[in-house]
Amino acid sequence: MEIPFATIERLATYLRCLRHLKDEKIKIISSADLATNTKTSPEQVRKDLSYFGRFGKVGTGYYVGKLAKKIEKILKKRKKWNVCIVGAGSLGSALARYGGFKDSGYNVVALFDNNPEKIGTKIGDAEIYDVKLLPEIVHEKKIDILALTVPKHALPGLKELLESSKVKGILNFVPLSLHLKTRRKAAVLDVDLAQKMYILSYLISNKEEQV
Amino acid sequence: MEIPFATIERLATYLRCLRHLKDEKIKIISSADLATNTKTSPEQVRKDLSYFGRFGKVGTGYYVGKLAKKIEKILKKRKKWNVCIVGAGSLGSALARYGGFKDSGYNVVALFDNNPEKIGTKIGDAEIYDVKLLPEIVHEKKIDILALTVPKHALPGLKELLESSKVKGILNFVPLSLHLKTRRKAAVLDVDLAQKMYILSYLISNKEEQV
DNA sequence: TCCTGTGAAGCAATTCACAGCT
DNA sequence: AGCTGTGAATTGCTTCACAGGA
Repeated sequence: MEIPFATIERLATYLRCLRHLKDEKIKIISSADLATNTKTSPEQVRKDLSYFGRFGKVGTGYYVGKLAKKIEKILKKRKKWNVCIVGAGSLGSALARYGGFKDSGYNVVALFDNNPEKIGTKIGDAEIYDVKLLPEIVHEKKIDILALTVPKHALPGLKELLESSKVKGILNFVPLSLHLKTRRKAAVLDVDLAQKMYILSYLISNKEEQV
Repeated sequence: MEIPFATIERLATYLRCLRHLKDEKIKIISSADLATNTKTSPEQVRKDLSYFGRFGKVGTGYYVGKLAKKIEKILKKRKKWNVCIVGAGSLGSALARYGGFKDSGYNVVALFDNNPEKIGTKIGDAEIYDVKLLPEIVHEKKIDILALTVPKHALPGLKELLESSKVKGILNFVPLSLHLKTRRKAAVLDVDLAQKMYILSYLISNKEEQV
């Protein structure tokens, strides 16, 4: 069966919510309550989950801890993933320090930059390496995911290094679409912060609902 | 006519691409080329634009500069928007320094924090204020959009201040859904960085296409 | 011929509505 | 009675296919 991409996005949101409920010591939740907390509908919650199994208890709801574990398993087969950040500017450093990654099992194990003053220093536990070493350190440290936070103008000079680095996924913060011609294509997710601003101002001007 | 939300998201992406083409001195682009650069289809590009008018020249394509201006007008009625950032931690500071906002006409005019050591200092041109002053400075500086970058645990204590601040839009980086009960509801866009990681690892594990 | 703009068709996602379990 | 799980109905988005202008 073909699973809608929107379902995957929502699963991640459900998981975030379940984590929070767990912290609050809430043990059971209904699809209705999970829906209000994640800005969707109860049917949507049930349908999304039904693609992967039957996790609920009829007449009761879902056990928070159990469901969280199930969704976690669906989204990330392995427990731990290694992440690196290319571009140790302010955004890259902020991501390296961002606690939300580690909490979710994504460990930032290295940063890369071309500035000699930064190379060799550390952010948290992660060292900043010369970006020229990218392919070998990706290999050495078994890095799965790469977050790209270099300035726009630095991207063309980086393409080759990126293409020869065997990461499996790229989280691209550079406001340009990234087209790599690697054989085993990496999954690329673009995150454009200015785009969000445009969307917000459109929503504001058209007095729309929350999204 | 009801315009799909996905269309709005894509328009912002087209705009980003057009800006880039303009920098490269490219004057004309076809829907096919715009599509490859933004990971969509030519029909989709044309359909998206057709919701708002007829901007192309049959047999030729679109004038890059002209189209960029049109899309800009669609997404943001006004030229300049004032933005503030609540939470001057590493992510908040990185956003304040992020050039992409200013380039797009979104000016960060203030930050807010509760740390007395930060209050009074500046990041770029923007001063860091005591978060207690949020409602009045929002009013005073005519702030439209608020980016929320406080740590998770600080959110509950902030709800009241947020509710009494008359911003029109909120870009929420806190990994919790934000529910405000203000009369004139602000538009809220959630940005969850860890969610992106989950999505990436799902895509990787299922060897899917770029998204 | 080349490329846009757009109704119509096709497809995918969401919502409805209810059967069935506890 | 309450709530899940799910086929069926519906809505809405995308793709098709082509008319028409340069």
